[in-house]
Amino acid sequence: MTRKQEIIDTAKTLFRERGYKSVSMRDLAKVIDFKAASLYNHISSKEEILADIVLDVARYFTHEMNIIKSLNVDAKTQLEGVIKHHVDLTINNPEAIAILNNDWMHLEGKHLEDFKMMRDTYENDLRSIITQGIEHKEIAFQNIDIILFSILSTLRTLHLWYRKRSDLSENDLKKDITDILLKGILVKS
Amino acid sequence: MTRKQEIIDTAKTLFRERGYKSVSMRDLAKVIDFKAASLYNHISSKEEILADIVLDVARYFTHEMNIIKSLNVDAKTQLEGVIKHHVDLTINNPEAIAILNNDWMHLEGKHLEDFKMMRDTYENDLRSIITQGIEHKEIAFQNIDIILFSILSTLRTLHLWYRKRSDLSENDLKKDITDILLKGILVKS
DNA sequence: GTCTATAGATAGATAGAC
DNA sequence: GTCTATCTATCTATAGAC
Repeated sequence: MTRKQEIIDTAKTLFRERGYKSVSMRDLAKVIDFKAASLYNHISSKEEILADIVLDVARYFTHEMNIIKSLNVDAKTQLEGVIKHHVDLTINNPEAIAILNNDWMHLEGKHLEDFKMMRDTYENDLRSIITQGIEHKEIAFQNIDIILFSILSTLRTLHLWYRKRSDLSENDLKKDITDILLKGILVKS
Repeated sequence: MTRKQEIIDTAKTLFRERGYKSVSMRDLAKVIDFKAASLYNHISSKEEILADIVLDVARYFTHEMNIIKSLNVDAKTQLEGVIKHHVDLTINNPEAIAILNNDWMHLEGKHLEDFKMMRDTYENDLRSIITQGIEHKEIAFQNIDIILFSILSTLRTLHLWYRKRSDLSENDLKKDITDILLKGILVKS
């Protein structure tokens, strides 16, 4: 592992716990037994660390969505794919998702632009999947934006909950989240 | 409106947009055409402003939950009540919900303790409602914590989405959110 | 590549004049 | 109750010795 990677990994933990703005370069250096000034031999600014973390995961989501779009399968299967890659990432990189959710607005310049572009594209792709599901009568509920919002809000905050329940297996988690998002909770009447 | 209330209302807007840690007392003072020092004639610290905002809304949630618990109605009706007061608050005080979600960890001392206590009590009360619904066969899905998490994550982040869609009437919003959380989205098979 | 020292900006908060 | 002035602490980042 490179020094830069070590810095970024440490930052992931601290940023998640206390928020980007509350973590100083001195805090970060102390954890890896450095002086703050030395960090600058490996990274160019604090914001660069944030951008590395956030844009990396944003690019992963974009990549996964492009694969799903290329599959030519029905809406339900596509939604299952979206849920699957969110759960994967929640398990493997929960810090990055938390930081993306809470601190993306502290990105600057082109980093901020790139992030917003990827986020909006992702949301539009997911909206298209839902629209297609309604057209093909796979989805009964009619308000597209409420479906989109409900799915995304659950998937984006899954990391908060998984922390307390990391005993659950990856497959059980995928199954339960998929069921609840697609089928609801009530006994069918 | 008192001066203190004016300060808090201004803080609500700024804290929501940029996060508690990114807003300085000078930023806050500038908006209401004050000098930063003058703010301290009305509030004792920056953290007190945060606590006023966050604990106020936490107390509201606690109060509403206590009313629901006292009603002696079935689980479905109780869940509808929970959704209703979340939607009400999202429409009437979205800034406070956003700040509670993002910046509660910057509360200090007793403020932090009180917040955590109210949050945990609320979650436990909601878990009891869900458990009761499963016992009485109103709820089919079996994983209590996933139901709890899914409902709360959607309700807690509703403010993000309502911003873009504030054209929707309060009643339509309550109906759609209730439907999607309780009934799911797929065509019944 | 890590250090000490420090520049330069900005933070929360207080003292005291008016 | 609002101001100017300022204290003390802390921030990101750089300069230059080793």
